[in-house]
Amino acid sequence: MQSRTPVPRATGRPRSAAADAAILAATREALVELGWSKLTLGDVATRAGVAKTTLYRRWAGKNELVVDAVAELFDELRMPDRGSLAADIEGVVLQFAAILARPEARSGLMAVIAESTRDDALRERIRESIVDRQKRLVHQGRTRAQQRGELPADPDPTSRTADLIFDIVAGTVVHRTLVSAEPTDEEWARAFTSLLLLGLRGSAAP
Amino acid sequence: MQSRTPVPRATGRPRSAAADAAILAATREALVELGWSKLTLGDVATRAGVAKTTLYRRWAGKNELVVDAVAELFDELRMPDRGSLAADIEGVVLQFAAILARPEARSGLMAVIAESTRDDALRERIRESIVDRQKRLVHQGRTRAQQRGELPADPDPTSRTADLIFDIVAGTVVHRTLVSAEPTDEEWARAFTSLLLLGLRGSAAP
DNA sequence: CAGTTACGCTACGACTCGTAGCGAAAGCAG
DNA sequence: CTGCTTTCGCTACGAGTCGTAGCGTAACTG
Repeated sequence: MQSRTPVPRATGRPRSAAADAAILAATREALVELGWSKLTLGDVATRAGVAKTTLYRRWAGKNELVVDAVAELFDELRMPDRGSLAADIEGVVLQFAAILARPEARSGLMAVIAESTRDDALRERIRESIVDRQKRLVHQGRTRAQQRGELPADPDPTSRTADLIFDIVAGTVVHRTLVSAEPTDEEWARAFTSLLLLGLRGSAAP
Repeated sequence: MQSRTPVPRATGRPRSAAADAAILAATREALVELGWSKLTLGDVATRAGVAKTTLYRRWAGKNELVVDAVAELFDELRMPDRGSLAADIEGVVLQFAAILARPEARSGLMAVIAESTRDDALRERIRESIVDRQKRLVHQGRTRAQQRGELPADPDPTSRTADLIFDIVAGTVVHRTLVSAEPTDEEWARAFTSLLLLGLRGSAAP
């Protein structure tokens, strides 16, 4: 992230780090109250107690700003060792669902993804700031499960399976939460995890 | 769909059906060229050869218009009998991916989903126009597979499993295509279908 | 024919956009 | 402390979009 600062000069007045935090927080606040389409940069600037021009000096536009504001939300994802692969996956699923339950994540994330379909640079930015950063969880869970003997050693060195798992978990939770709009509770997480695990264990011996 | 026509009166000049088609086509065209955020209703009206006021008389706003424009794209989804459950699923996955490869579907669909997070009426409209209409494919595939003996009879009368399958298939394909932005080709469809089927078959006998 | 509704067109105030110019503030090197 | 540099808040601006209103005309019905 923060590829928005072109070159941190050694001289001159430094950029206020507090302003950065205030702007991103104000962006999330505005996303909650107004949603994506009615969010204006002028409004965000006012909420943050910052001049509109300051905002434009740091971000190219609405898209880039919201990506940074939303990316921070996903950094709280953790995968504590719960003893079994099933429990680990369930834990992450529920955490992910909890983040998606927050309105600033819901409208912000989907909106920037929509915009990224016409903007390759934006998509790359989303990938760096959000997607790839969380893919670590998949590797972490698999490594742990292999050490426990729950999963065979990875037969695929290109990690295509890891990408598939990530798409399934993230995609399914997002769809359940945002499109189907039904509760992503523990019962659902168990059913989903169970189905996924059966698929994973079986895929080792075709 | 077309809940936009409040009451079709018997008298007076009828609404031009050709205008409807022209407007929806123009909306998709504008989505391709401009994307969601830069799409203006004035531009759509010009492309369709229609006055801007006519457009506002039929749709409440950008959201509703794009939902209708995008919903038509998904009506072409079919599930011909390919002989096995695996082949049926693969076929639908590839068809779905083909639709999502079209830029008007990509940017339009995600954008209205993003807006729907702050607009319950819009979410309900998306559900009616797009989601529930395509859920038929899941039931169709399961019924066929049960007749072939590939799957046990549905132990769950509330069709929670069907909902889960739908979320997994639609969510995963969307995530793969729009977020991961990697090819949703036959090889990937095979791997995904294989994993899903192993989970489905196993979930009958835990 | 009269009655009713949809249509195209024009015009409007309100709002947002992104940028430019200004003087003041906050650092750093000498 | 004194210049030097960069950021900051503020104001103002033309351009573009929004959604609506008003008007005369077109299309269809009984």
